[in-house]
Amino acid sequence: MEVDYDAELPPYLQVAADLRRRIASGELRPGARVPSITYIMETYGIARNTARRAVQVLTDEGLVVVRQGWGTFVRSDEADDES
Amino acid sequence: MEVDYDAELPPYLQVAADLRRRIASGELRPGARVPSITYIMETYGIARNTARRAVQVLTDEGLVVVRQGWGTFVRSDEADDES
DNA sequence: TGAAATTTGTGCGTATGTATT
DNA sequence: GAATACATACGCACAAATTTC
Repeated sequence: MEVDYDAELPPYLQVAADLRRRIASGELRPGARVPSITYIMETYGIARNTARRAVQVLTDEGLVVVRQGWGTFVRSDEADDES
Repeated sequence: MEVDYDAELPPYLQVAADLRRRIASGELRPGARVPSITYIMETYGIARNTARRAVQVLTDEGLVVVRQGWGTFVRSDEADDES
């Protein structure tokens, strides 16, 4: 998916929506690793900060859990701090 | 207040804490205008993005309400969309 | 009408720190 | 120690919304 800079929705929200869709569709299941910031910025063709903001949106929504130095994962309903 | 770059708490959280304290103390009452991003970055000696993040923290906490082109205000309990 | 000033919103690029593997 | 991944910060530029003149 490529971002549309002319769309009403800003790029970081477009990416967030795409990731949200991939989670809702089951492509990214609970516990699965979400594409890294670096991967996101490269594949969507956006800056690092923009990629981080997209992930931040999902974090705020509780859809994903971020662990520094490890990665970002689709949240599991059972527990939030499982290892 | 000046930020401490050697402290455990990152600058943007230090500023957020300071603003939160000013609200809790009554210095900034409900409906009052919160210092603008530009004012914050100048007085605290931090970058614009960092200042925005500090305000964003309070926004996420529901302590303040941001209106583009107008300003940021301490949230009133009565209503969220009053003019 | 509209231009200017103010303020928040979004984005780019870069650098360094911290945590995990 | 090396590689990977997230965390924080700086600086800059332009867009969008609001107010004021």
